[in-house]
Amino acid sequence: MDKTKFARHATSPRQGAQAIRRALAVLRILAAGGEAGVPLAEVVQATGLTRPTVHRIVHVLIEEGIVERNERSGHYAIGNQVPELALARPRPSRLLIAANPSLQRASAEIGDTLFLTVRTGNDTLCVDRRIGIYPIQVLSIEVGARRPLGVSSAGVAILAAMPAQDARKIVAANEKRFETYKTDMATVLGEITAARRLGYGMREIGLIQGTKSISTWIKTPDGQPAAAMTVSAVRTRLGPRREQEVADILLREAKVIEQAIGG
Amino acid sequence: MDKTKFARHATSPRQGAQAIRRALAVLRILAAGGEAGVPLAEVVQATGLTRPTVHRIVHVLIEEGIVERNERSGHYAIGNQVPELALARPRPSRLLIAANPSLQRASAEIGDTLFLTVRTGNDTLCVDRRIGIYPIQVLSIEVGARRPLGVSSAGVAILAAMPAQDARKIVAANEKRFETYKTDMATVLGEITAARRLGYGMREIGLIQGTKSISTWIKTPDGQPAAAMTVSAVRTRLGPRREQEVADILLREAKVIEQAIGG
DNA sequence: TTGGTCTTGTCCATAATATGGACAAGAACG
DNA sequence: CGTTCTTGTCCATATTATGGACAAGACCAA
Repeated sequence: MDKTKFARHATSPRQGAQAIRRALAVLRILAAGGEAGVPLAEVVQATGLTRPTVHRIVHVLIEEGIVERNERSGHYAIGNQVPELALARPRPSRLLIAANPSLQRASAEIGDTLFLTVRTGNDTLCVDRRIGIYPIQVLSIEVGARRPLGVSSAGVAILAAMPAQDARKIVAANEKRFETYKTDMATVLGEITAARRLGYGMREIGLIQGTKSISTWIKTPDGQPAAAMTVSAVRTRLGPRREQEVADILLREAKVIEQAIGG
Repeated sequence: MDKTKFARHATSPRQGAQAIRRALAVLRILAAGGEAGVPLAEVVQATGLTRPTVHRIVHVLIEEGIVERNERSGHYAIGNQVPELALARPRPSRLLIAANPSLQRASAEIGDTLFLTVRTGNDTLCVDRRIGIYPIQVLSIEVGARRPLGVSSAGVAILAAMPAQDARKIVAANEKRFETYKTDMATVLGEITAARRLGYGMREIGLIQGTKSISTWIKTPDGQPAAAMTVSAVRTRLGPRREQEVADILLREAKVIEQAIGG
């Protein structure tokens, strides 16, 4: 069904573990649901698996403590044991350390909310957030927020920074999930093209009504985009003139971060 | 093979997901290996699975980014994507918040290193650590350290606080893993009995030569032990007299924490 | 060199497992 | 009290994961 997935070093896509891969696909969808969780039907729709299969997977994961069920809503969410497993890893990533001074500087200069977002698989994941000094702040996105690549301005920026073909593959893989976020492939592809032309990602309508976002991409030494830096503000605060100013600051700091992780 | 596992509300242990359960068993063993990771052979021995099976599981998980391989040692460890999934959960647990003042107080009073350890499945997991003011501190155990229940004094304390039958089941389930930690079922069961008699867990020989540990258990409102509070110090600093003093402080604070999570 | 003893990695016939179509049951709505 | 949502369950079946046997590489000693 999906002939995508070509691992880096020509590693043949190993078989004999369909169930495990499916369980992980389910987990990633649940992760995108955050604390609130995701109804079963949405997991079914997003993964393309059948309902009995998703049901079985989810309930086994519950028994194992990997997934929890919100008794009020019936939605499923990432469980207790996932952070417990995560403790086996050392705390802050290279990127987070490298980006820290830039976020500090840009936040002070701009005054609006700043986000650092990484790519993980076909998703974006918000890994850091700085609240600015301006009294109206867009706080819609929490650290840990996860969305399909393409639905946020950060996602569009990251896609714009990769080879067109790769970007198209990811967008296609996410197609089933776009519905939930009220967008579609054509719109996303259009935004990616626009971002390439501009040199940064931009959204007149953010995920929240009346907000606007600007994102620059951050590439690893090998040219792959690994992250994006985003400013979100109420739209009136980001007119054409200020948009350019903000974008310039973001572009400057993105370069600094690229140096820090490259050298 | 294992007829254990009876879920709380008489939920029948669901079937149709052997592979997923096995993958999780593997993951938990890898988590116990921490940053350094675990050689394949040890995963095989600890899980009781066959080598081809473990090999296949581990490599699929690598392709999925859930597991990483240390190229120097060839050992396998928990990968990048696990903390990423964990971000979908809100940060600090109830227990961590409730225990904070007690850890603060006990640490100031005692002066040696304090650990807060929870039970997760058949493992103990260190979730907090306070370094005391005394110049010689036992820092062997990091936050995130994971061990089979029974090999640390915290584990013994937690087992001592549960119904004897449950404790025996867990110890039996961990039997295969004790070898790695140079202990065995008989020893562990003996220590549990001793801890029950004393009212707290104690180890003349900690996981590091020349250290001694004292642990009290913390029970949830329903009587299940959920955590342990441990003091570790060089043995000479914990003679019989001071042992009693330290144990009394720990027992007192354990009660306080039980109140905080109970009320 | 050869032989021994460790590892990890791979193959593939086969048994066992996960699959999903069809059905059930409950909730919300008008 | 039908309609349309949702989630949950059953079980015959074919797809999938399994593991015995074998391979290959690393290291050590004689």
